[in-house]
Amino acid sequence: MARAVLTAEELGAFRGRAVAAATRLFAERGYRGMTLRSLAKELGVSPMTPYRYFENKEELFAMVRTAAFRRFADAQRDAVGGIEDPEDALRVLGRAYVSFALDEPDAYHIMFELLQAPAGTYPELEAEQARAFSYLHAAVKASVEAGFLEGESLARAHYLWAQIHGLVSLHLAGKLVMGCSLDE
Amino acid sequence: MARAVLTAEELGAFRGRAVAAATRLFAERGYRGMTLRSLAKELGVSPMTPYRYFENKEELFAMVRTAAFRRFADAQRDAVGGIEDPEDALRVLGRAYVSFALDEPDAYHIMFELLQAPAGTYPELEAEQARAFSYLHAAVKASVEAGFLEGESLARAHYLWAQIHGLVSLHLAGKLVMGCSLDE
DNA sequence: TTATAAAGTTTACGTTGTAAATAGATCGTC
DNA sequence: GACGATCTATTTACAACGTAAACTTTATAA
Repeated sequence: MARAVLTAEELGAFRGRAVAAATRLFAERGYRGMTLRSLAKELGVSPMTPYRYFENKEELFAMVRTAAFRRFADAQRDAVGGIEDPEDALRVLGRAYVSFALDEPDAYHIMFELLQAPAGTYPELEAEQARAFSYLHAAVKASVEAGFLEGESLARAHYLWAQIHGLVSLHLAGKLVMGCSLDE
Repeated sequence: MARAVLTAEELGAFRGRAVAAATRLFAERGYRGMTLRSLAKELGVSPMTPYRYFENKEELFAMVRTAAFRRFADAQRDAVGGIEDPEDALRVLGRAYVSFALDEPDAYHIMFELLQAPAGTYPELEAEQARAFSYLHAAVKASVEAGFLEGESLARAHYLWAQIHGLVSLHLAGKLVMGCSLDE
């Protein structure tokens, strides 16, 4: 018996390149407009090669979104790290949210593309989505407990999230006057 | 010279049936999953017949969304008609929003499917979208002028919209405790 | 009745996602 | 080094889609 190669690094390297390219292509062209053939051409490989690294187009898309949520969640975590004051935490998270959306508009766009696969299909994606939201939720919870915000914390956090998302969407669509994106 | 038939009624009737069926199919299967062949089968006509009534799939989708936004906008208009008190107006609009989402979940779902065609492609769709938002905007504006709300009215209205949308989405996804969807 | 043009169907084509067949490379063993 | 096994990658193949084009049917104006 014998075997051939494909180190974890090579596998990760190809997947990384593919996810990066696919992020842009998905954002530019939408799910339908992004074809695996075009991705393969972009990567300089044959049309079927991506299928060795991704089960199918849907899994590739899930991985692209997972990576986007992971970077976003990391940014939230890093922003809020070591801050105790709940009010400060909220402000900082909002700023980090906006910064991420402006720095990585493709990733941000893809995070909110909703071609929902049945729940449970991509647990890692769902985990990163949950984590992305968790830092804001924690800060809201702390604010409520400190008496700085009122109401049920989960709902409040969702309101805030929706509010920021609405703001950022309008901003990215160019339909918002500049300069008012950084307050609450 | 001679000509054949297709009264405005027949045309409208077919389009109406097609849009109604397509609304469900788009909501159930998403844009990709909804095929014109399946729609034709559903309507009991040959696969190419819909092409006589719709330029292509994208236009059909635009018409489906236009119809959904129109019904929604009508519901908002009817709900707020004849109410002067800004606070009442806001409450009533919120309730109408939620009712529509619960009564027509397919239509509501499709309203927020975002496969954006370049702006200006479907002016009627954009007009109904604008009208759908306009009643809330007007009520917020009145509330601000009456001193009942503060801030810039367009932005406030967007916040409110995003907030309600977030609530309703969570509710439709079954992730919200029942009974708290009717307050502000 | 008959010519005409629209309505509707059938056929055909290019593109997609992806399965299957094939070729090529790399390794353990002799 | 030669061999064969096994993994990687390409090529080929196919079904389903959107839709263009050819064709058939139908209903009226003349």
